[in-house]
Amino acid sequence: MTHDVLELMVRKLGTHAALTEDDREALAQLPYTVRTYDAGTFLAREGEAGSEHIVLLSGYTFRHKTTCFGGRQIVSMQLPGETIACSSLFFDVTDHSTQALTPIQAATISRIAFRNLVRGSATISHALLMMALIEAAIGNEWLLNIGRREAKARVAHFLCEFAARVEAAGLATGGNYELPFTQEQMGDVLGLTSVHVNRTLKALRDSGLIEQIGKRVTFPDWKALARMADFSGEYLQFDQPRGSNATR
Amino acid sequence: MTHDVLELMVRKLGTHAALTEDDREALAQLPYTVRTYDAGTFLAREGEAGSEHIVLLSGYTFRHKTTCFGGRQIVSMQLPGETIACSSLFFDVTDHSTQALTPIQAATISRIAFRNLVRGSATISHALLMMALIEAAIGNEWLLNIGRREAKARVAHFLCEFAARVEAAGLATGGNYELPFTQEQMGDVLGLTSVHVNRTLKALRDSGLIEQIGKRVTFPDWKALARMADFSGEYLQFDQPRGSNATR
DNA sequence: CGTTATCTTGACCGTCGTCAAACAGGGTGG
DNA sequence: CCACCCTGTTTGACGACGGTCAAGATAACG
Repeated sequence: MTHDVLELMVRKLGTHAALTEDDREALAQLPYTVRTYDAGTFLAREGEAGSEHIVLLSGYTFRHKTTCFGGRQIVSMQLPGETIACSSLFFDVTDHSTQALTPIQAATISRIAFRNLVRGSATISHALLMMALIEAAIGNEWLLNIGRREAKARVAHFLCEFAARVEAAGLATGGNYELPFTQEQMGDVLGLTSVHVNRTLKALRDSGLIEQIGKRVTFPDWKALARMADFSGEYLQFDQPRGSNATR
Repeated sequence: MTHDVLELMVRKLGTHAALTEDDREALAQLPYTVRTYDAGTFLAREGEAGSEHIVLLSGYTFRHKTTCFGGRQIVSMQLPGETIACSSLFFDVTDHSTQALTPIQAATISRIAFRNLVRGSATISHALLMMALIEAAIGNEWLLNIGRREAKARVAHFLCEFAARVEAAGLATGGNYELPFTQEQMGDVLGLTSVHVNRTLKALRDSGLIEQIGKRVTFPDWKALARMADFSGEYLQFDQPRGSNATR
């Protein structure tokens, strides 16, 4: 069991760069502790000093920022295997908060140890760079979504992206999955109010583009939904074969 | 002169990681060509294959994405010394377009050569990682800005950020600088229409928070502006001393 | 079974988008 | 040097999308 925990991280890194044997060994020997957290737990707070390295093992987390007037904006979300605290690993002060969306399990790795490892390995640095670039690409798509799509397409786009990521992570099949967000949280992702998210979901249901039973969502016609959402999953970079960018 | 061109890039990388002598030498020996481009020139187009590595030497560029309905969202902008094409350097297909905002000068470096260099050097990978993390932090602030601030604060925040970045790059002093954007471009940054940007700028002028003469902008009361914009430049990470993150 | 969070809906209102027209400035060519 | 054009700015009238406020209905949880 002990091995399996970090194996998830190693596999993820290996997706983005061709790890050497030394890399794998060093990663496997990192000391870590595993903990569970309730939904809503803060794993980092805006303004705090940088944190340890944390890898999500199960469940979902999200990062958010707030305005001085209390408005909250969720800026990203993490799936199992992803790094919870990459920027706070390298910066002295964290510019966003991180919270558990669902009950989660996470491994904490010493900040210093992991940092030194990254500093010393071109492949691991490179893998982190690729992960940062993909996260940035998702952030860019979110900017487009919030800035230039009206509510219906915006909500639909979010549902498409979440479905695509969940499915790619092997956490759901056939477009049937559990949506772990409250409508208020979706509003905070999409720059809308919870009331308007509610109305928009109803409109999507009425159009027959989505079906909801409790928290479960299904898409009767994925193509129609993707078309109205202007969704194309290319920016998620799922089709990058292992190490392709490093070796070609 | 030949040396000075890449020196800008080397200095920039050196800000984020402690480069070794080998790194510096390898960087200095990269073959490159320098070109000038008119304002508006596309340096990369959404959907194209990945490009060469391009470093901006003077002027400004921006990246943008579009919806299938023609809406355009600018997702980032670059100042001299910054990399124009980092993600397209590593991905097979570019998910955004890059355009010159002003007339620019840029150095083009072989994709393969630069990639191999990055792959082989932990410090250079690390420096690129830090740059990607900072760009992501800016993107996150933009998400907050577009998603959760009303037009007046949103425009003001953008003006503050641009001023801070320009000043940090040593391109202006005393809060007096030229704003290279048309109002339509500002709208595309901020998720607004050009008409509303115009009205909002007028409101800021009427409040005495900004002064405009042609394209020149000044801030009679920076603190008041920053307060109403909810702006704090911390996310820009200017205060990171050279290599501090790598060595501490 | 009671308490609390979340969802749902309606009425109303404000911010911002749309459409359109006039105006200013900079470059080009006669 | 002036007419012309093109791009960008400015302003007004109007309307729509989405926010606000509030209340009731469901669902989640101890």
